[in-house]
Amino acid sequence: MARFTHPRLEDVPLDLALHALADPNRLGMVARLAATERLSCTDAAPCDTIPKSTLSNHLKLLRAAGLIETTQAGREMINTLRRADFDRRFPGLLDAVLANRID
Amino acid sequence: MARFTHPRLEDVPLDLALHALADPNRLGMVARLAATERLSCTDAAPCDTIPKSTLSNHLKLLRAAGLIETTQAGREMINTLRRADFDRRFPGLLDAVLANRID
DNA sequence: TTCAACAGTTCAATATTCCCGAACTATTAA
DNA sequence: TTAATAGTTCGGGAATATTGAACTGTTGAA
Repeated sequence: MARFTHPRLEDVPLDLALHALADPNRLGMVARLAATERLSCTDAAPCDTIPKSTLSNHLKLLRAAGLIETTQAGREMINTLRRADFDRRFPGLLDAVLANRID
Repeated sequence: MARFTHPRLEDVPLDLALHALADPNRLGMVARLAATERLSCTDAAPCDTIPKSTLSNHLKLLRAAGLIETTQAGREMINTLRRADFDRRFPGLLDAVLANRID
């Protein structure tokens, strides 16, 4: 099946990073990955009503923004937060966003 | 002419704030306002090729996100950053974003 | 007083992006 | 093999964004 492409963080513009975070579903997934590390796509889902095609697209966008890495493990895709990479590229940003979540 | 509505920051969700910042034109305007304080719409513009209707819409969105305040002064609309309000609502967020601008 | 120029908004049409059902691919277990 | 599982990709409709054109309100000049 598809193998995933992960950008170098230098190539990720701030706009894209912010855009990826500017959505409650994606933000929820990032928060979950920040807490749990290593989640399959369905486990990373923000709720169990979201269609899987939508979920897949959200995860693709998070990948493109350099926020997550996805690797295949059997028939699951395992997602992890690229926190170190992301923090090096955008110091303090993810912390600030996550700290301000939970409304 | 139109008088502007400014939301209470408690009513601004994080998603909206991030969405407002997740655009190079708007981010440029915010950065300019962070540096200059009190700019007319045209002076706040990120470049001189952007259509004024587009500019007006961007500013409307920044208002809705609680990022700027707009008041009328003669035939100009004067925009200022609502930094204190925004920082109280989303501590550290704007700093982190502005610090990571300039690619 | 007009009148024209200016600063910006609003409207409506087009262009772009997003969402999600349906079809598909790949892996595993039976 | 086959069926179930885990997820991707595709395509069309829904939602957003962009922008030219028309409009509102303000000011300065004739």
